[in-house]
Amino acid sequence: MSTQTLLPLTVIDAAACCSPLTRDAITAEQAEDLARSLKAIADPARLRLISVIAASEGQEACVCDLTELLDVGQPTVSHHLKVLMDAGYLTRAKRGTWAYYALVPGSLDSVARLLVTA
Amino acid sequence: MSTQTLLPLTVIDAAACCSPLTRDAITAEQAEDLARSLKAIADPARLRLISVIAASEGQEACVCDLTELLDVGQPTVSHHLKVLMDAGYLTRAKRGTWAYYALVPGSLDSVARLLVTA
DNA sequence: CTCGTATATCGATGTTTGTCAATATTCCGA
DNA sequence: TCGGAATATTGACAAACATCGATATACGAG
Repeated sequence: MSTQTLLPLTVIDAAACCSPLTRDAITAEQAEDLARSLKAIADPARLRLISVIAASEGQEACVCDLTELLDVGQPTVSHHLKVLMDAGYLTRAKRGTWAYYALVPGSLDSVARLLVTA
Repeated sequence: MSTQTLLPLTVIDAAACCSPLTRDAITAEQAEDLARSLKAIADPARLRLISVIAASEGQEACVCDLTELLDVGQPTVSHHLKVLMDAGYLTRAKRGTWAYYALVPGSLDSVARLLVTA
């Protein structure tokens, strides 16, 4: 298991590595890292969360708005947001009672770049 | 549930839709489709399979070579290849006793394009 | 036709994961 | 200070999943 599971830079780190998926065969460790990044967004609820946040102005949204859009309970939304934060896609800013999640700029592009055929 | 789970064009279809993830909020159905495509590649073994196949000449590889590279059993390799085929990333060509899996051109790029920030 | 090889399928199993209900925590307003 | 609202955490549970062993299928060689 990789040691950087909980670090907020997982995605960026994965992109920092140089070999696109389709040029050379990747190592087992690289595969685990990329799989972790992909698994974090390979969920309908989390994709919708990312989408709503990314489409908001400032690429930032309040949890109170997000819970209304999804058809899952509030604890589940909170859980998904945590998964996306741990994977490095989102950051959280607490303003008063409200929590605002923002898209980490370039995080989606980093993982997308790894998939593109050279 | 979408009706196109088993069709070999799932990924291409997903890319044919026009809204990048980050421009407008995606629908629940779009999220399910994209999640299905991502889930298929969100696995270390499957990423290594794709990587080895894509790095081979003609972007094609024999199962006999793939089983040696992965550290899982032959039935597991066969299962992963089937998952990738059902998701539209690979095609299979049987030549004699051997089976050759090839990368569907553009399939990875299609899903990658959906993630890129507009 | 028979045997061995390559690949796929089946059934079972242990683990991961998405979800919820209940509860805890944090913060603002009265 | 007290109560309520917003969010996070915990524990539990069912469904999905990755893996394996055993077996089935398909094919070429002899």
